[in-house]
Amino acid sequence: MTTQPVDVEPAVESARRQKTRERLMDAAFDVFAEQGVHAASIEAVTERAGFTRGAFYSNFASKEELFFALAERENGVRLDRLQEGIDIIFPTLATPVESLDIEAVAEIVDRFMLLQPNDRHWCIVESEFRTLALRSPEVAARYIDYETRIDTRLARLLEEAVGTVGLRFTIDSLQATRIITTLAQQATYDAILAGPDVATDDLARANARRVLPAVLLGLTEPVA
Amino acid sequence: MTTQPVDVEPAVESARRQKTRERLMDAAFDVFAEQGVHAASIEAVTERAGFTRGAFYSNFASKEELFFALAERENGVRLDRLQEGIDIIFPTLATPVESLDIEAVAEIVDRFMLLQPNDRHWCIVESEFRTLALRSPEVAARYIDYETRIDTRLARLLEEAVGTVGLRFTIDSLQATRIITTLAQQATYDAILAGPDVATDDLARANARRVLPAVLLGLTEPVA
DNA sequence: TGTATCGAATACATTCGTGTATTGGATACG
DNA sequence: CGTATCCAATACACGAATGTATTCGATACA
Repeated sequence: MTTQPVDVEPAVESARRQKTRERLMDAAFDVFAEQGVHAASIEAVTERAGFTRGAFYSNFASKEELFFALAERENGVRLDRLQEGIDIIFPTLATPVESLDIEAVAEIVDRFMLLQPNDRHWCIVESEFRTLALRSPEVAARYIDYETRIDTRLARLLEEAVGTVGLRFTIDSLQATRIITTLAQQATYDAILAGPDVATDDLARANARRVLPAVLLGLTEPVA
Repeated sequence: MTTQPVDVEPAVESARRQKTRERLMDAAFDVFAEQGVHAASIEAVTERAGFTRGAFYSNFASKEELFFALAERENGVRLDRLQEGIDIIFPTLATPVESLDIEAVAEIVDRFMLLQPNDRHWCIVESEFRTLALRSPEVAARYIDYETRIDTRLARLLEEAVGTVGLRFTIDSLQATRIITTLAQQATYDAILAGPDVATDDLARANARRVLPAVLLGLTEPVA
């Protein structure tokens, strides 16, 4: 028996391959957002990316796999952004606020909304992601995983942020965070639903600023 | 010139026709929930209803029309249920609560969750409805319309409900209502996402009971 | 420069859904 | 009864998307 040359796949994918995958994900991001994951044909995605279907089939096993790769990537981007956020939010907040009024809280909210510019496309894709998750336990597992990673990190940030203005949560901070993110998301939805003519990001922030401070105040108390 | 027999369509559709439409909507409800509006073929819907595609094409112009007819119907059902809710919620609540603590508020929350048993199917279809609305201004218009009708009525109910336990909202009651419904919906999503093995409705209520009272209290104050 | 390999393009067969045009059977009505 | 009407069933033609099997070209490497 001779030593058999094992078909080991290269530890690191060729640069070319990786680039193609990225371009396909970029295209998929747009097309999925515009047409929906199911409605989007593989051809539409590859065409948008400047390829033919051949490129897709030699890089992904299925549309599902492409979708999850995309979700994974985008979630990573947002996790990273959150990490950077630490450096952005706190230096300025640290200047202690005088009165613990609603304005101080509104300021926090505003920072966080700026930190997560929930670009239209991601918001739509994520919304579909959740809908798909409601239908399929497998999808749900991934959805929950992503959401948990984000919210866990965000919870630490938020806890610290309210602390710097002299407040603390009256309920579990992860709970509180999930309430906040849910409402922030809703604010973004409302902005998108308002139509394509409005400045979505600005409106989303305005919506959030109108709703969230009251809630945040309701969920916190002055630290003794 | 003789009087021409005008081809006027019967003011009231034939009973047979109406029945077929209802059965198609019933089937569509299930199939849309299970597979998604786009993934669901017309054939799948008609087959589930015990028809062939001929029945569909002689009753609806498109899948979209069927979807909107379904949404209209289901929204009506839920509006009616809300109306009845008045008689269900208040008689018992009216017995004034002694202490304005979180328990009294939790009781209100529980009543409202029972009032809107957001059955799994409707919850999923509504979630997809919203996702579709994010993509299309036409769909958005309908979505907002439905949502507004529900929330407006609900706001009146809620305002009265918190009043009966000696509270009043510190922000606009419609605003507050939308916060509550958003979080209640989230509680239901979480329950569905938990998997098919759990009692969705019970878990949804438990989730809501854990989250909503704190928020509701945060948005109200004792009436002077 | 020649050759091997990798990855995208292409060609093809097949499946699936759609919509229309027509038929057939039931019900209402004279 | 017989006939007209209505509505769902059926048959058919078409287009769209899929996945595979193969080819072609570029890059890497001897």
